[in-house]
Amino acid sequence: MKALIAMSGGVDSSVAAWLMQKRGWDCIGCTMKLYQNEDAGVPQDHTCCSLDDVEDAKAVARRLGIPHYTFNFIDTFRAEVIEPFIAEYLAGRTPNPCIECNRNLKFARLHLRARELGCDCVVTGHYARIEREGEAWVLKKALVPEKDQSYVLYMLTQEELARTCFPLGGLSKAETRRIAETQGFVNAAKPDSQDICFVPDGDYARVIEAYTGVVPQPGNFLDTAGNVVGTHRGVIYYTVGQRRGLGMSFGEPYYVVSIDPAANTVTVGPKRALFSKTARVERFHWISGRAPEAPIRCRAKIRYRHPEQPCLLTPTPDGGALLEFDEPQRAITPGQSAVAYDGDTVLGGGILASADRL
RNA sequence: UGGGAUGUCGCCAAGUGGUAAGGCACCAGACUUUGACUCUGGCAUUCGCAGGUUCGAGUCCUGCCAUCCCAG
Repeated sequence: MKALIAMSGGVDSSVAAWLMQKRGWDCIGCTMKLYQNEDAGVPQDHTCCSLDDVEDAKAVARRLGIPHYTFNFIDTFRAEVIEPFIAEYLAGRTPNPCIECNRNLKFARLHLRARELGCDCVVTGHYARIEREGEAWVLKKALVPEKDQSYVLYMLTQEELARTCFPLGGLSKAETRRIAETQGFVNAAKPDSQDICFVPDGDYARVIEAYTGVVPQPGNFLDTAGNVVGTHRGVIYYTVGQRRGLGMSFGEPYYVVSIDPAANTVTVGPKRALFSKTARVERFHWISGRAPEAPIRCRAKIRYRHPEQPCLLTPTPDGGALLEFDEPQRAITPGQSAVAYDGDTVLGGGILASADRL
């Protein structure tokens, strides 16, 4: 059996490769070149595809004695991740580019390559598990909850799940690092990646400006009553729930409550103005492959790093879903992903479209 | 021009003779495979200005300046 290992150059995917090899798989390593890191003028280590990272991946592959290929996905990444990312921000929403990258590149695209190379499965260093239940494949949380990454995998299809392996699903980060050390991998002590990979310094707004050539237009800050209370720097600089950077003082912390790109306004308010109980979700992908007939009681999270909350999930005819939480949730943000769980099992997820304020 | 009130960090604001609270904002760090949130730390040798009283003044006195309100 042959496996295509997606190697970012980090510890996780390196150890994933080693584990697959240990299990007797014939492995091929690959690293996706997604963008010209140096173009941004901020060459940095520790992002998912700087030149150094490709070198790290190659070094590990060499050590394992497996071939390593670099796939040029720059054009695809631009069209399917960066451009939608920018469009979302311009539309006043807050995208999660990792989701689209997983959906379009890391899995869809890589599975095509895997097939071309005669591989039976695609392997990544995600902390999540795939299991067979009857005729269906199910996606489950990692065994160690602290590192669970099932949230960013909710878009996987049955076909993809059937041909994907997550060897780290049962490990803790500490165990992964220990293996990397024992194996003498160059990246054993490399910091976890963070920030958006194509925005290494965290200044995503500048990247948007650079890509579009359009300078953000300042506009009005509004309070929840509609009064003008200040001037914002441009809609792309803000996200719902954001506190820092407003530059205004109201005696209590104020947050971005909503963004209206058409009017070029940003509404701010106190914490209590951020809560909502229901939200609409678009493009809801069900792991099982099809939406249930009736509403389901389950738990859902509305952002990557957030404890899941009990709710009622109702599929809608347009391919979306309605989320009704038992308790009001803070800052449900359009553009972010909502993911539903039944215990350890991922039911599916989609993109948050709007929330009803209390 | 009379009468009243107020002037403490970017904003709000404690303090009424004993040696500058707090909140917001801001900055730094932590956390984090998205954006956020959150957490921790930092942030007025100085209280509109100038004198005076006092062992000691943001706190009392005098003058000046500024702002606000009421009169006209």
